[in-house]
Amino acid sequence: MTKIESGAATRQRLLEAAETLFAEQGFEKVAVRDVTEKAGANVAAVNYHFGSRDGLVDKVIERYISPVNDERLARLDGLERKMAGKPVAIEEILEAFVRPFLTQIQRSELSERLCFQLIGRMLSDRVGKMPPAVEMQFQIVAARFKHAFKKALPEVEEEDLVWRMQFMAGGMIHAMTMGEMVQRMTQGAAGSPTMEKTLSRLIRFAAAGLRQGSGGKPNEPSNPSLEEAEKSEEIPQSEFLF
Amino acid sequence: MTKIESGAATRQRLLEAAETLFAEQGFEKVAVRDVTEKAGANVAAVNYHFGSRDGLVDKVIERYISPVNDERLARLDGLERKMAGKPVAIEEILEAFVRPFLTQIQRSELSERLCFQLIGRMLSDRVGKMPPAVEMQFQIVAARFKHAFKKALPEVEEEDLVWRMQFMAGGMIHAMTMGEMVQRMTQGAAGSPTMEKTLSRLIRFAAAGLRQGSGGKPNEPSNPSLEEAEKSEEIPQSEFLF
DNA sequence: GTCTATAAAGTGATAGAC
DNA sequence: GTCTATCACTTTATAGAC
Repeated sequence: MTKIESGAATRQRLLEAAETLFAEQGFEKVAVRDVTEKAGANVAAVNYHFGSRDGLVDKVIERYISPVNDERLARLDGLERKMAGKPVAIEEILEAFVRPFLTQIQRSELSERLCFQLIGRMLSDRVGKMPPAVEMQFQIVAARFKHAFKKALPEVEEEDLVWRMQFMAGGMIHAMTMGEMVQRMTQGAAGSPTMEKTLSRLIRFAAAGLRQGSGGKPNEPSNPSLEEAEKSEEIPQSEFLF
Repeated sequence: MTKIESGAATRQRLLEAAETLFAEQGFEKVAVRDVTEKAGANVAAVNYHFGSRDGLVDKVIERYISPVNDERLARLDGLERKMAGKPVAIEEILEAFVRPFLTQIQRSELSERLCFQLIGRMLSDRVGKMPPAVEMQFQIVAARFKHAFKKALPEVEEEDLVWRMQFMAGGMIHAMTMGEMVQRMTQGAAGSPTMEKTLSRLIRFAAAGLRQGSGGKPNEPSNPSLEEAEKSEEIPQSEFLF
């Protein structure tokens, strides 16, 4: 009993210790010994359970990012099914893109603050170093969301759209990394309702930026009578959107 | 001659080597030995010229960021003088905020790509670890630009405004960090005109996001008849805006 | 699955000769 | 101002006992 449970429990404790330390100090600075010590495990435990330090880092990233990307795709699926070929509203696409991070934060054992910081670090420090499976997920997410935005904003040139999506993603990442600071900057008082408010602020900001220059009313795509639900998907060569 | 020149030249070579390596690998990963080796200097040179590894990091940051913040403030000064108490257009405030980075990139010996990456890393990896002088500069910049935006957008609540400014800054930082990737993503062909185009895309995106919800015509502040050029400046307790 | 012991390489920093 | 030599650690990773 102790043996079997301890095996799984040690792995779990290592992951949780690593998450906290990575959130606080970044992925580069934390030593394997720091993790094992905090987890109350032996120095060799990381290498036994994850093969190497990098293996541990990859697992931590995967545990945090994969569910987010899954939920993003599921939400977008739902929206597109609901609209039955008609463009999805920009605000709804944005919510499908960003809210999964809040879900992950609630699911996480980490405090809201640390969780934001951890995800922020993943998205800014680990560009180009994501585990292969996650890398592939991101490419699918980028392609699917670009497709959705394109449909909602048919008059925006592709290159413009890609940049606007990047600005949006940057705002999101920065808000996660700096969220705590910004909160201290404005009122000090915080809590969970703040998170919802920040999400809606981000969505409104990005929606305006994405839509900028387009005609049409705020919530209606400017060319709703566009029917080509499943044309040839473009071949995504290499797309990134965090 | 060789002696005196070599003294200054070594310092310079160390800084330039460090800039390249930090841009490529990040501030944490580069060893003092890597820097001295690349600079063709002795292992002890960093400690002699900069006191410690941290001293070198601080100098690199200072050399890159201080001129940017100086130019930001000078540009904003110019705009406000020109408007003689009337609000400055949002697009102009944004340009004063972002363009100094392009100036710095032209001034730098580094390639455009590496320079972007270096600045991007400073702004995302080094939050809270800026050298004190630079930290103070950022607080002044944040306060001054907030003041300007507030004046241009009097109907936007302060807390809203602060978040929108953060989203804007995030978009900017992300664009710098990911610029190369995005360019490869869209066309491959790049060059200097691309930089100008990206700047104008960012400004248009952020302007729409900042202005969102406000009445008034695109370029006119909605309440231009507001005259209180120099009220009591608010006391900036602790503001951050990269 | 967990432990100790240890290898093998790397780290920042400095004393002291030149 | 530059150099060598070296200190005092810390790093990841592994072999082998339990």
